[in-house]
Amino acid sequence: MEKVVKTAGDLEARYDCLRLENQLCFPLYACAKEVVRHYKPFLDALDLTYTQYITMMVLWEKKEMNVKEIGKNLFLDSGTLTPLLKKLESKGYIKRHRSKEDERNLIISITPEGEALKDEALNVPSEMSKCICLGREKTDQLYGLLYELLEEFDKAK
Amino acid sequence: MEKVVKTAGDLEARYDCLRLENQLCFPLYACAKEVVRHYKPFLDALDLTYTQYITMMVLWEKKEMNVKEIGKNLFLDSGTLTPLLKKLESKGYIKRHRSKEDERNLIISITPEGEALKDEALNVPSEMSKCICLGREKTDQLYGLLYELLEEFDKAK
DNA sequence: TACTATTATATTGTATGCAATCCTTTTTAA
DNA sequence: TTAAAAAGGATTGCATACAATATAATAGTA
Repeated sequence: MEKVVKTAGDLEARYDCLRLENQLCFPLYACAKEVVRHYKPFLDALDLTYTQYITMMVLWEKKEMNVKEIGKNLFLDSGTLTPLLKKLESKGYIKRHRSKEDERNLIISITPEGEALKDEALNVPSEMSKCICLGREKTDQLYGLLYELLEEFDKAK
Repeated sequence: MEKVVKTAGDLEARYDCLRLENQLCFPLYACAKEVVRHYKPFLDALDLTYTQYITMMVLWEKKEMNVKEIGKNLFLDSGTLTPLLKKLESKGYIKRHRSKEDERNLIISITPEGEALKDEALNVPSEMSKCICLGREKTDQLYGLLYELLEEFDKAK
């Protein structure tokens, strides 16, 4: 015979999937915020925000890029990057100028001041790794899983 | 004899720690944003943003909380929560009123409309898990590592 | 070659996030 | 029992994020 009357437990179970502790997204969201927050004191010393910091990071590797390329690297769009790049320019770390071959492209190039900042930033990663005391193995594991997830998202596009 | 003159390779190596691909934080930051972005279509149907959604989530579990408690659960402060809670109130999902025992506390309580929303939200987690196709085992692993990291941060406080 | 589609960036509007500060109420302590 | 400290929220200021739209330049095409 079928059970028709649901107990309180049955009703609760239906909603288990909506419990905060059963979400994968939430610890991801919370961790990301916490890590960025922990960067702040070190980045304050460089007069950079976290987003500005990772933008400088891609420019330290490749001295000239257009906005689109930077956006692809950082998963950011022009709505975020345009004002941010103007700010970095006002700080003297980058230059913005239109490409002569294709006027649509805004070329972002790093200045000597921007290059110099790289040396001041050298201690940031080591300071941060002191905050993320997860151990080498787990850190690597986490890193791998996150990039797998990112690739899944890329594939779905 | 000591090597004094540094090769280009040596110089590069010093800066390896500043490469975007060598950061743990970056995939964390990017994943979190991507996941939240994938929630959008499902949450749009409920007229909720992601932050509003997780706020409703804690209120679905515990019908009455003050702002401080909600903030502790979500890693958010009053600067974020105050306007967000006013918006949820204007949508009719919650009520805001001061505690009579301690006027400092603002009690947030869920309304019948807020409760009803829970049923409409039931399909969101399953739809989202279709997007996060990482496999059960890796998902669990990722979940575990993220909470470990969150606890590290909590300890450091 | 005009006309259309596409591409790259900029702008606008809405919603966070968080540090710093302020205001009120409550608690603590001298 | 008051003055000082602490606690809970609200406000302000700054910096993202991102969707949607606008604009200008280039590419593609009938």
